[in-house]
Amino acid sequence: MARPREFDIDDALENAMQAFWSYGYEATSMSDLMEAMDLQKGSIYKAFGDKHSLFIAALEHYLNAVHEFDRKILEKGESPKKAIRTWLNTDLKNACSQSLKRGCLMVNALNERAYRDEKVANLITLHTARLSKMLTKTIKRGQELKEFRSDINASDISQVIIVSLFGMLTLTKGPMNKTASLNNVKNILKLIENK
Amino acid sequence: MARPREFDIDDALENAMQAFWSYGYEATSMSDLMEAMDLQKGSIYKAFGDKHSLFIAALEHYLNAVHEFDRKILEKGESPKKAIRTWLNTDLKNACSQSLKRGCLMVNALNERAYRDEKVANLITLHTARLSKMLTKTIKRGQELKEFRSDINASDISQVIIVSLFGMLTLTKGPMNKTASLNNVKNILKLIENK
DNA sequence: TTAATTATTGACCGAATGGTCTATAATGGT
DNA sequence: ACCATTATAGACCATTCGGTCAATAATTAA
Repeated sequence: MARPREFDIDDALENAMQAFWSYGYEATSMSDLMEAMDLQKGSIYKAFGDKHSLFIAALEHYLNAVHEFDRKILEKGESPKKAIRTWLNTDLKNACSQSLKRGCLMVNALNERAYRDEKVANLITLHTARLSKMLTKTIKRGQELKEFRSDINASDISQVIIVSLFGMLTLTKGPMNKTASLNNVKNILKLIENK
Repeated sequence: MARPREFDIDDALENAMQAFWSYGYEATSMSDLMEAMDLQKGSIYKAFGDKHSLFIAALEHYLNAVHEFDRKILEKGESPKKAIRTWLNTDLKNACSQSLKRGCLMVNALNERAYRDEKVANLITLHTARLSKMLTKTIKRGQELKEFRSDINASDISQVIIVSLFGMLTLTKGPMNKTASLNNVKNILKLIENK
């Protein structure tokens, strides 16, 4: 019918996401994106609209991937405690072994954009709620198995874990290294374990 | 000897800090700063050098104020547990009652700048270490008074608290409100208390 | 082969960016 | 009163920003 697109739109989105992840929304210019996506400006605008829409699409892309990853680990049949440990450790190992200390795109977007960008705020609120629900389930299972203490609500515990994870992901962009964050995970698990 | 400066340099710095706090480094333009500081561009450059130097000065100004605040609360003679509760609650109440959800300037700077700005990274590393030391002391006191559990190092507990605080300050820029964060503080304290 | 449709390219746009510089104003020492 | 010195004001600068558009290319249906 007409001339077909020459590039894979998912690859392009993935590349845009990597760029935004590395440098944030404002600091990633259209020329940065052109280079990262290996596309001319016109093609980007035709395929994705403006810079902001592209960012939203990239963030959604990221959140979906992260959610899939979280789900796979947290809903595994094995010990909830082991699942949570693996989940946290993997996240932090990933964050710490990047050559650029770029943390987590969601936490970055939360910091830079959420308070003045309704779409970003909504995406993050949704994702956080989804994660919280999943994590609460895992912790509830752990409480039933006597792996976790039961004098605090599963959902309250899950909040503490989420908050700690976000804090660690932030701190890995600065003074906190892999050793320190893994040590932290160990202690958080000790705090919530059943004695 | 020569024409004296017409403005108070500390007031100007305070105003610059407020602007950077609200919108971050990149998104605060020189014209924003001119308005916030009520100064012409020339005066700003003469007094502070360039935008980056001004940001560093503003961040130092903020960190000094925060440290003084932390010290006053954490080194108080009363119960360490109460001190930490008051400290966390005050921080979070402050963060949550601003009309703009702008979190904490240090956490913001950590997220936006630390990984590509050595001076910012150094300031934050120093401040975090200083806070960690102070908090560890307070917790050690609390352990001696049997307020806190002793099966985990005071310094390890302090790390968990710092990480949680950073996470909460980040989350208050998005989905987390005052009620939720105060509830979180309650649970964190319960996790570390002696039983 | 042609017509219709859509993709790609890169020149181009106004606005905003951080930063400089010159003319002028204000001060205190002599 | 004058001079040396520093502060202020704001015009000005090159560069970069996000975004648009017209010319050209590539495709399929007819």
